Amino acid sequence: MVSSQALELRLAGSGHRLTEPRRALIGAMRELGDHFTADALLNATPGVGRATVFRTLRLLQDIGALCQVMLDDGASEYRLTTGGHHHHIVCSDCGATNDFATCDIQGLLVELGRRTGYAIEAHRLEVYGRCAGCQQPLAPA
Amino acid sequence: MVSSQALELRLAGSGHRLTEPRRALIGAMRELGDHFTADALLNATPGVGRATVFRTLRLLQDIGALCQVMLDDGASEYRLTTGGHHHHIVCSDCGATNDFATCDIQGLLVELGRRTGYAIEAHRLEVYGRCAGCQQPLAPA
DNA sequence: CGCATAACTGAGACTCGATATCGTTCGCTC
DNA sequence: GAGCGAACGATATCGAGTCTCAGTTATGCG
Repeated sequence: MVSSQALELRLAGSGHRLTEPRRALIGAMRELGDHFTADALLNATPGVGRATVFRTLRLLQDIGALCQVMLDDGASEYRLTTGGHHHHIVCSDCGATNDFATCDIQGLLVELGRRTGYAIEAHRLEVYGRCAGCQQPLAPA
Repeated sequence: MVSSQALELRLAGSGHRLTEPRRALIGAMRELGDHFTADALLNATPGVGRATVFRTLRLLQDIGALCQVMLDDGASEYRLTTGGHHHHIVCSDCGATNDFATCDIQGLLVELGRRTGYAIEAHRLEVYGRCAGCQQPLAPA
């Protein structure tokens, strides 16, 4: 988990102000754990306006400190990240989310580009399954 | 492109009624081309109620005749499909969408499952780029 | 320090895709 | 052609996210 301080430095360092609402939001995000919805964040920061919450979410995404996770039902959650290209693996039971950076699909993408004639620029990959913890309780019939 | 008749048979065959609105929607979808938004479909079928449009979209998804394409900006479009597991490659210029079924990432998924302890159940992969047609006009500086 | 100012904020209206409700209608089977 | 349950349309509602704009505040400079 990224420290609040690191995030705040990152904000300041990229030419943004370090305001009280932003501090509160960063704190709340860390308390909410490794994934949270915009709504949960709204509820966790009662004094902060709706617009500010979404503005800050977008801002953190812009500086690469936050990413959006697409769930299997199409809903989306947010997640603090240390940045860089990565994908998500999400537990369909408890919602736990992990990043993985290994992106061994370059071969597939190149081949795909050759076959379709597309100049491939980006991709999005989300993986769903049941995490180690959620597999145990289901084992016995 | 799937024929309207095939779609209608598929509906009837899966225990659903073949109603006038559904026929209209299926026709409109085919006219709208290889990808369309819910809104375009609404506009293309003036006599059909809003709820029915979305109900039918969901119904067709349930029987595997329609899939949702996630665009790179997070918006989503619909697309008739012949079914089966596949992914999308979307032109970020003109929006043209193609399916591809080659899913050479099983190796990656297995390895990922081993490393994370997840029992992997599903995945979603969308690829973005510029299609052959859209690359030409941009070539000259 | 103290001030100027541009960045930021909050309240709330609004957008847009999608869903819920519910009384009415219509496909389908017999 | 009658019955009935699935499907329909109108409309209210939802939920995530955006926009506006007057008021506030962090920050850099003197």
